[in-house]
Amino acid sequence: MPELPEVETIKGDLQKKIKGKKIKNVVINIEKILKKPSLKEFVSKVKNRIIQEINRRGKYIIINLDSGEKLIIHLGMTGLLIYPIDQKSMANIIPKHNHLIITFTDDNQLVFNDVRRFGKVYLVCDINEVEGVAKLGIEPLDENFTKEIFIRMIRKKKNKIKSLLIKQEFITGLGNIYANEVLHRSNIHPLRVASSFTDEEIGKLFQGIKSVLSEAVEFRGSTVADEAYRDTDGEKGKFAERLQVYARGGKNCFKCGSTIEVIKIEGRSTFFCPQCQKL
DNA sequence: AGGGGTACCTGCGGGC
DNA sequence: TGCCCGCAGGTACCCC
Repeated sequence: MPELPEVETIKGDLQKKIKGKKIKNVVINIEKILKKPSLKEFVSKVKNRIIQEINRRGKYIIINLDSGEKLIIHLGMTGLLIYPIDQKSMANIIPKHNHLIITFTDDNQLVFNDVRRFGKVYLVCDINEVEGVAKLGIEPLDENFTKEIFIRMIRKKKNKIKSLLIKQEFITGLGNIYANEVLHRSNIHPLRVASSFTDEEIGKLFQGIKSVLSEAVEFRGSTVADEAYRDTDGEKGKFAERLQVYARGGKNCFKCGSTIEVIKIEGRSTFFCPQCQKL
C-alpha cells in the first residue's frame, strides 16, 4: 500500500504522538511478521524502553529506542499503524489482523494491523542490518537529490522509465501510484527507455517527482476508493481525488479528454494518457 | 544488466 | 447462491 507520502504521514503522526512514551508490554500475534530477532529476544529488548525520534527511510519507518536499538517497520501492501486504539480509530479496521500491539505505560496502545501480512518488523542496532534498507537508493525529497545528479543517474540506465522509478535501489519511495502520476505530470510515456531522455525531459521528470510527492505528503497520502490506507487516526488520505491516471483506466484524461490506457509493465498495471504521454 | 515469472497473503468484485 | 478468476499501494528470489 503505502508509498513515500503515506509512510511520511504516519511517521509525522507517530513523532507527535508517541515520542517519549515508555513501552510497558508488547504482543505479537503472528510470529511470521517478525523477521529478526527471535520473538523472545524481541519482547525482552523492547519492554521498558522509551521511544525517541521516529524517522523514515524509503518506505520503512524507523522508531529509535533509548537503548540505541531501532524498531523498523515496513507496511507491505496493507499495513497500518494505528494510535491510539479506540472506537473511532479502529472503526473500519478488522481486529483479527492486529499482528503487533505495543502498550505504553499510560495504557494507550499502538497497533500494527496488516490484512495481507506482507509487512515486516525488525529490531536492530544498525538499520543496515535490514537488507532491504541497506540497498535503498536516493531519497527523492532530500535536498541532495538534485537535477544534476538525476541526469547522471538516468543517463546510464537502459530500463523502461516506469520500471526504474519504482526500483527502490534507484530512487526510494515511489510505488505504483506515484510512479504513474509522476510520468503523467511530466508528459512522459512509461515505456520510454531512460538513456534516450534529453536533459530537458529529465528536468521535467525531476520536477514531477518533487512536486507530486510533496503535494501528496501535504494531502496526507492517497486512500484510493475505499481501500486500505489510513493514517494513525484511522483517517483516509486526501490525495486520491487529485490522482490523474492511477486506477482511471478507460476514463477521460482531465487535461485533454483522451481515454486513459492500461498496460502491464513487470506485472503491474500502468496507467497513462496516450495523448499527453507520447512514446 | 534488465526483463519476466512466481511466491508470499487476504479480500473483493465480476462473470457464469 | 456459489465458485472461480483476476485484481490489489510491495518485495524477494528464481530463471533467462
